[in-house]
Amino acid sequence: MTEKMFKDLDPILHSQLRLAIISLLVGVQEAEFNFIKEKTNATAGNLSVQIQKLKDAGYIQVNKKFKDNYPLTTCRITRTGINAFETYVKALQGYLHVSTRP
Amino acid sequence: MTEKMFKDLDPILHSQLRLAIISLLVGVQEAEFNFIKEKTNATAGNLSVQIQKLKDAGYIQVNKKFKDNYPLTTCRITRTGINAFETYVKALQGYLHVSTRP
DNA sequence: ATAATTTGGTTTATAAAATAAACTACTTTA
DNA sequence: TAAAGTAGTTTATTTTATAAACCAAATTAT
Repeated sequence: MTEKMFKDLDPILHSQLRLAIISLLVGVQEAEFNFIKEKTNATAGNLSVQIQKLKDAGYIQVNKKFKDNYPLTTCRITRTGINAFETYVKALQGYLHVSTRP
Repeated sequence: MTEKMFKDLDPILHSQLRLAIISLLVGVQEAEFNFIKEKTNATAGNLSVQIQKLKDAGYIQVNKKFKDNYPLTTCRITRTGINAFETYVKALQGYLHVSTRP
């Protein structure tokens, strides 16, 4: 049985902003909305929508609280999110390493 | 001057099917429509559209001729396309190699 | 001969995604 | 107390991706 050449890419992760968010979260314990916003150069509106999608997919946890009188949203990646990221990276490699393909 | 953490990903290439097409073409001299269709599992309609976009972007050359009485479309990647692919891969790596990021 | 099927696509219509603009709900400062 | 700032969310618009329908010609079956 022959291997599939191009594995499907998780559409949740195959998005520049969502991938950047997950990529950031993989490296840290937790990140604030504005930290992510600055690192990714996203607009607040776009970021809000994409965080919601990652949450709906179960890839991140979102915590809303108040800090110094202001609302504060923090995110952390879930085990599901980590697994999805790893799977995505492996799938993607099938598209990138052309010269080393059998 | 600090490096940008997440470089923009070329939207022409950040599409599963178009990336698969380019990935295929990088490895070969030339490929027929149906060869690409089979390798990528794309529908003919979708493939037709995405080939047109890659052509419009100057990433591939499209040649239409007849073979054994039937129309035959072949594609080959251009230098521009190769450069774009290499740039895309490098940019993408900034999103993937989390643990090795400074 | 001609009707049905197949080949090799393109075009058009629909669904989904990404993004920007506008808005909400406060808080702080002038 | 009015204006400006913080921290987001919601809605509307644009762009993409995809599927479905279509086209033109060739082949095969009747």
